[in-house]
Amino acid sequence: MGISDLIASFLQESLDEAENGVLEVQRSDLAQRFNCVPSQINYVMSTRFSPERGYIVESRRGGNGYIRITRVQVDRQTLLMHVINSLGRQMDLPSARAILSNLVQAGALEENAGRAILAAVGDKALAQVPRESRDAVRADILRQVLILQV
Amino acid sequence: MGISDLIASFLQESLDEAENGVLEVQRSDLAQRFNCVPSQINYVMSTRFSPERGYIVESRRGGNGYIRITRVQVDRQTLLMHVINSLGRQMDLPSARAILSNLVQAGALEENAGRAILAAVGDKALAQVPRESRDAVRADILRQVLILQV
DNA sequence: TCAAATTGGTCAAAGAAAGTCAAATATTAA
DNA sequence: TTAATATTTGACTTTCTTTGACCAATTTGA
Repeated sequence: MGISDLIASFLQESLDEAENGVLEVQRSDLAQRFNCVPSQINYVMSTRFSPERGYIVESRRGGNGYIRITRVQVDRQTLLMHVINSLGRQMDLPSARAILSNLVQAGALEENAGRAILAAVGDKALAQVPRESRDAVRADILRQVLILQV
Repeated sequence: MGISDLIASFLQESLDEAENGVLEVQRSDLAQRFNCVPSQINYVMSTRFSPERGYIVESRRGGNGYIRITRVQVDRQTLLMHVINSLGRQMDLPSARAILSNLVQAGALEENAGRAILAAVGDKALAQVPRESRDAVRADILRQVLILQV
């Protein structure tokens, strides 16, 4: 495990023990504890505690500054509807991959299901669909499948 | 035996000894051990550890990157492979429904996954695919999804 | 008030894996 | 033998992580 992973799992555990799913840390403290540069903490925040992954990160600078991590519990249905409504009429494969991966991350979709859906909208599956309409068909499939998951 | 075969059997054995049928390796390590170029590892993965053969391969790049090989359950696999092999090049919706329902019945597919797949090959999802090719596309999607479920 | 001290933020470069693709070889089947 | 298929190799690409120089916001205290 790299340092970023170590820091992330340390924070995860701290969050588990925290009161309301809220954790406050100090950037320089953390950096010292893990013997890394402070900016690495920012890296961990943006890659491991992003809103897509179900966290809100707030902070304040200056004396008694802090970084506050809040775990949000968006319910599955809300999240799914949010995603469905945000789907356009076209969807390229990388975007589909990102969306599905986010849903799995957020626990709104089982990993198996996520993989299956990805296969369903993959290039092999849509090989016979003309390129011009492939992105549109992909969007349709994704929408129908997600609607059913709600 | 060529190098690819050597690497493959080494990984097979390591998998046998591994905890949950999950093995993590580093591409460059492996390449060094077998004195080959790193990209050969990718070749081995795609030819010997494909989903069709009952493996799922995940990976991560960058520092502390890895390649993770997961072996999937065998009897379930047998059933699925059986079904996959029996799939023709065309598939109408009722047939798809029947096949999926059977797989769910047999416990080879979670109910959720079954429903999702059915939605993916349904008429709404494929509305933009010309009628003439719809059954063929349906067969492709079904095949790809089921292969991944193995 | 306002400058110094105390925090955290940004960004880009360097480093560390893994991925892709196509050319060159080797092997197999007809 | 020859054509098809499978393997090997390496140059180039993409992604993820680590590090550090410089920037911005708050608080403190003279």
